[in-house]
Amino acid sequence: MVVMTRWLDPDEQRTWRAFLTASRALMETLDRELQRDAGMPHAYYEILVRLSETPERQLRMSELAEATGSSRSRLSHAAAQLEASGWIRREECPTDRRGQIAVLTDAGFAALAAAAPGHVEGVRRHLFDALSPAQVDQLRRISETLADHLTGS
Amino acid sequence: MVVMTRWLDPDEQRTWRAFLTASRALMETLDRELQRDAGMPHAYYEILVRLSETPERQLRMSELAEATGSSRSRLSHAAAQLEASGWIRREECPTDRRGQIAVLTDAGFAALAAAAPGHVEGVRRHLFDALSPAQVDQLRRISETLADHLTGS
DNA sequence: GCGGTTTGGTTGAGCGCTCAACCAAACCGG
DNA sequence: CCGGTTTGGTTGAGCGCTCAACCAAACCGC
Repeated sequence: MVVMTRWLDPDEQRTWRAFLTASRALMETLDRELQRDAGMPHAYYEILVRLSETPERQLRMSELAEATGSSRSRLSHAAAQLEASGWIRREECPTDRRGQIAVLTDAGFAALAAAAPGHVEGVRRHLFDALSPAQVDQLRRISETLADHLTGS
Repeated sequence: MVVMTRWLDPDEQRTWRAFLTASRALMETLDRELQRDAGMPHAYYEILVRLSETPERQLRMSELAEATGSSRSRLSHAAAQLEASGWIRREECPTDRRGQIAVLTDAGFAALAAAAPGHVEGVRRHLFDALSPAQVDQLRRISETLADHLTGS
């Protein structure tokens, strides 16, 4: 027998729509701020952040894709742009001749340093300032659960 | 004096990254499913949903933009596509000669009816099934708070 | 080691979105 | 009324992303 659709009840509808509205508005706001103030989309900012957090400020393309939750293709296109901007450079990997290593340049680090305070302030204003400490904790648990559920299936 | 950046503490960082990962993964998954199974992006699906919920299955372009949390430009482009697909049509507004009214066609309603069960199932599987009832409630409050905070400033 | 598979990464076409510019109709103060 | 502003909507250029196809190097079983 064909399984009936488990439709959303009114409460679930409300939850789902509120989540859609909020997350979209949040991401669009932050993306716009970053684009305006630092000339880069949020996805590129994240790439620079991840690179800056490693000891050598470099990462294999595939690890970088994993870390930023991006497809290899997306990262490849992004890396081409970031390289054209002079913010990263790509080097050959000595241990795997297929591999490429993305390296954060000094200019890239400087761009990140310039962008970070404004962006962090935005995250604080638009997200953390609006929520109680308890809600922040709830949001962390919910997000971690969802992330596990989505990436682990 | 220049105000120092209020950096994120480790807990906040963890929350922010988990939220980023989860919301991105969720939206990408649902978008991909909808594209694969119904041949439309999630944004278009939402437009059809909003139209289908009005008594006459029609809405002014500006109201539709508002309802879907979209810019007028985005909606205009989307409407052009949806009209080309035969899922909506645009009519002149009798009371405001600047206005356009987006009308859901029968074909559009049928496309929506075909897409809805699979999509709702996806929302349930990827979101609600992963969370406890209490978490769903928390997520609703958090999202509503954030949405208010973002659109009310 | 040799052939098939898997992994790492790139490429290009196509598409949806943003941003800014634009136009026409409606509104509004003097 | 009449000129300036606001509102409703469209347009086109540019860009980031997806998807599928692709290539080369590495891995693996026999």
